[in-house]
Amino acid sequence: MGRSVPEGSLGGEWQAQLRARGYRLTPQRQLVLEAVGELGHATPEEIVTAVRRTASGINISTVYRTLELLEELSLVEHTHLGHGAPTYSIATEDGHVHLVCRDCGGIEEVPPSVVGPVVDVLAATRGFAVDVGHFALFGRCRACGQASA
Amino acid sequence: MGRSVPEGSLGGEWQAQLRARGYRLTPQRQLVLEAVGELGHATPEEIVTAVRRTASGINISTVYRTLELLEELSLVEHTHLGHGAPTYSIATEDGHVHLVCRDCGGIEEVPPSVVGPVVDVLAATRGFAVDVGHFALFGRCRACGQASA
DNA sequence: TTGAATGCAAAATGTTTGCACCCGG
DNA sequence: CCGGGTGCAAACATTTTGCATTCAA
Repeated sequence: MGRSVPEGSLGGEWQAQLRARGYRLTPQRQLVLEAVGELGHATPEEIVTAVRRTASGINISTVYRTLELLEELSLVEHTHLGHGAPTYSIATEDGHVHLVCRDCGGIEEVPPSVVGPVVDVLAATRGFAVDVGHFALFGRCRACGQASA
Repeated sequence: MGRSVPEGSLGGEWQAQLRARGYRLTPQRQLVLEAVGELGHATPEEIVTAVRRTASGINISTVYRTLELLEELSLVEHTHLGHGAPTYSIATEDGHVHLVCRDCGGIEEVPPSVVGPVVDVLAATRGFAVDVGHFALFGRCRACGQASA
């Protein structure tokens, strides 16, 4: 559903960015980036599956190498949701905070502003600069909480 | 160094708890629990290494199975620090929040009260009950921040 | 005695690496 | 053309599982 990639961050910019850094523009890289945008929160395994629907034969190791590169270029970012493989999504200006439900495994996103107070406190008291984008909060979502009650 | 395990939570209670649930008390289980208490933030690999200093021959799969059991009994808890293996520590009443430095890999702990506002907001706006104990915040610690400046 | 627990080995997952071949620029 | 990129296979790292043996109760 919907567009593969947010206009603002990826509207053709990135191809130039690649070349400027001496990298090449390959179909695999395009397809991986598109897949990340379409899937959201996708593991490398899910990404390779999605890409294969278009271009059969792409290798999983290429996906890993590509994701590493795209992350270096700040085009994508990954989050550890606690179990298994990390998930990748399109990098956004201020990141997003993930809520992971321990029961249903569902993932919600909340705006980074929610954690603003914590970020401020930690900076002030500990000198610790929180990377909000690399954030995951575990707990129980509303639906599962009601179900168990 | 120091005591292996906090008095309050584990002063002999747990052996009875095990048996009450139909489980057996084995040397391996004692040793793993002690090791978790002594090490703090230990991976299964680190735990098996520590235990082997006392009882040579304990198997890594036993450690995994034991940790799973101890966690079920709420004697230990694990946290994903974002990279590699999860780390285990003695379960405490209100958990602890981990700060992981992306540069030096250091781990700090802060009291759960620091994230109280976030917990409240998410409960109110999303009905999401955050599990503070399963929390990890990434960023850059004071020392590394100064070093790179 | 008896079945829960362990040890061992093999399988399952997830990720990385070496190397020959391929292709974007 | 040329060197970066890909595919493939094998190595690695981590965790799980099947099964025979052992031992706590």
